[in-house]
Amino acid sequence: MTDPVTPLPDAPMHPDLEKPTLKTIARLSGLAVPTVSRALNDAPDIGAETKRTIRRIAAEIGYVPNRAGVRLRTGRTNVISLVLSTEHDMMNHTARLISAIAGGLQGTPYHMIVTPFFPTDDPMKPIRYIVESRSADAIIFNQVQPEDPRVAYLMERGFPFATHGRSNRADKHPYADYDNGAFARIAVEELARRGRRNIRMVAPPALHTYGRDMALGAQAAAAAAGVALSIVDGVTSDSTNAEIRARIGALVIADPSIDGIICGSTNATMATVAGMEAEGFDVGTDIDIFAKEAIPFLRFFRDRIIVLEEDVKDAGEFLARAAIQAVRQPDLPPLQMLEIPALPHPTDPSKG
Amino acid sequence: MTDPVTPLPDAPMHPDLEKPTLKTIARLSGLAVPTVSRALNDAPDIGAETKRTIRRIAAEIGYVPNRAGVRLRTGRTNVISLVLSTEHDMMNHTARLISAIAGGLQGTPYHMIVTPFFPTDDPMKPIRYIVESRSADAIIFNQVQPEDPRVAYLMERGFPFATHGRSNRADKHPYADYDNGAFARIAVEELARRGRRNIRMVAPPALHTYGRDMALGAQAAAAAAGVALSIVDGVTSDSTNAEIRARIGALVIADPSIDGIICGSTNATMATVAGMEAEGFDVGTDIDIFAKEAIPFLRFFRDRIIVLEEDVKDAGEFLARAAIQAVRQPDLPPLQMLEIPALPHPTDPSKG
DNA sequence: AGAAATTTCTATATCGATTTAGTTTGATCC
DNA sequence: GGATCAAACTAAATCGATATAGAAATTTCT
Repeated sequence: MTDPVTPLPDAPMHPDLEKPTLKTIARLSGLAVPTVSRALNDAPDIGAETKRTIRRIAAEIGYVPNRAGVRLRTGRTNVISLVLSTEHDMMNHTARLISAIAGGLQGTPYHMIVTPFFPTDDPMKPIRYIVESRSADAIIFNQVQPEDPRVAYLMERGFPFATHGRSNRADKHPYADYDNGAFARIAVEELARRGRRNIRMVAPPALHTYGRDMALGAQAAAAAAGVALSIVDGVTSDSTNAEIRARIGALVIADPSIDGIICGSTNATMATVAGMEAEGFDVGTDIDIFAKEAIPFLRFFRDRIIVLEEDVKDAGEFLARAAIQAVRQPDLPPLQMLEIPALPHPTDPSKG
Repeated sequence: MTDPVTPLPDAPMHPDLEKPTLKTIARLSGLAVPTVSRALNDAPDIGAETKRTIRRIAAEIGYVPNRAGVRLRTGRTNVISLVLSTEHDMMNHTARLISAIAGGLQGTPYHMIVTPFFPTDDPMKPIRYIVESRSADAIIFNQVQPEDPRVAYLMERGFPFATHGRSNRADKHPYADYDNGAFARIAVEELARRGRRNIRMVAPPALHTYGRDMALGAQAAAAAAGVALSIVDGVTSDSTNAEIRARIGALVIADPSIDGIICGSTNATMATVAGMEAEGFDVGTDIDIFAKEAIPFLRFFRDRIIVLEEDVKDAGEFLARAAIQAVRQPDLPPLQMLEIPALPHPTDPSKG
């Protein structure tokens, strides 16, 4: 009868200052709160028309479920915990992995909580904490060992997880990995193809699966190609320039006929090149360096290093999906991804 | 088909496996749930003896408050959101910053959620999302600009935050920063002291505060020292080796008397050195390079680069504390930290 | 002693969502 | 026509913690 010229206390046109909840939608639609909840969750006992109405209202007022409410009631946290070892080549993988997993989580209700642990810490501690306090729905972790206690622990409890790198039980759990064995094989074969006969590999610790894979792959390929190969203790990022030179110097003195070196990381490569050059070797002429890295960096360093890039971004995004599937469809076979390295130009010797 | 002789996955080893809640403690102590809550929160209206009893029980059974319960009731999330730009030298700072902030959060009830955003994204988006959905108690972000809209937005709303780098309003908000102006001044002075007279600076974009500070500091110091200085557009991590050489080549052709270069990052330094060496310059002899980096890396590269290290670890730990104080004691003056760079050996020209 | 104040604890409501157990309505069936 | 059944909804309980108001026990005051 009268035009409501005066603004209503709850004018639904402008979104309230308060965050909308199921109650808000219930009030606006005249339906009960559980009905709204069930409609939004697509329960079978809610009418199609009702669902449409409720969803329209929810979208209009920008309803987003309160995480604490969901978590308290259901136990679902909508959190994926990323437990990262900062040991070894921290800079090579970590930042990109974090960024990629976060990217893979975009558009999902999952948030990513990062829990780094330090070499001195017990790797089990953060895992146990998350499982016992149920502070995440799934865990992603890296630096996997063949007999990894974290894998055993989580599988035993049926707690969803995904790993960057494989364990001995990798056939039964989600993972993303780079085929380090293939990398090593390609490296040896390429060096052999270039006429190199006396190869060293600066390998990551064999404690970890990727270090072991790399060593095994290189040894097998060297035997097949009939070239000499031996594995050198890795140079860590804590080594000083002088130490590295000494290390490389000793290597050269022990056997001056070295003509190829395989390096598993940016760090190791730079240290090795610096050392070899200090010994008077010209990289690309007297010796070939075959390297792997996760972030394109070595191209700033020397043109004539042979570099394969590991696509950590791809792995991270995959791990996000794999972890979510482990949470939501635990009965499906685990998602697994193996990046197979390949030389970009199989038979084209690039010229400097 | 197969007989079900396989034993069950696992039987509960510990009978009291349920996670303890306030109710558990209430039952064990014979007190009411709110009493237990108030005792654990050290409320003034609970007797000393009662508090002692309750705390003992809580410790014995390993009680940890349910985050969802706390969050739902109080609105406190116990989450610090780290919103990181992945623009520019991702690898230099980011991983270490994440790790350091997480370290600073150890022993606190705070978890760290990482939300990277990409150069193409609107920097305001993640900030708005967090504030509107109240999904964190505080935000830490980096890549600060002088007139940063995020700073304005958060200050306007009184939302707790801390920044890595300063804005124009830095006197009023928590931050940790490195004195890039001082770095540039020291660089110019040291190069001048070594007899360099024609200096270039490969600077980060002046859009960001740190880029601006660096440029201003260098210009002032150059004027004071009476040396020539000009600023070169930064080389990004997307530049190819060839591009960089071309860039540096053009620089040398434009003025072959260049004898000093200041670089703000590992990347820029490596690219610059590679370019200069390709032009036939010997670093440390024909030209001096003065660099800054967050992760000791350049020492693997060349001995004779002059390097100052930025302590991102310190900054990260500080930011954690600063953010927590902004949440808990918003009326205290904001915690602020400025790392002042200094040359390790003021008047000792190191020998190669 | 009786009232007032203090100390210490309890009952109840609440945050927001979901689950369980109904209830209503209308259609179906014999 | 009455019973049965399905569809579509609602009421109430619940997750775990905390805020508020109030009650019981004790002490202090006049």
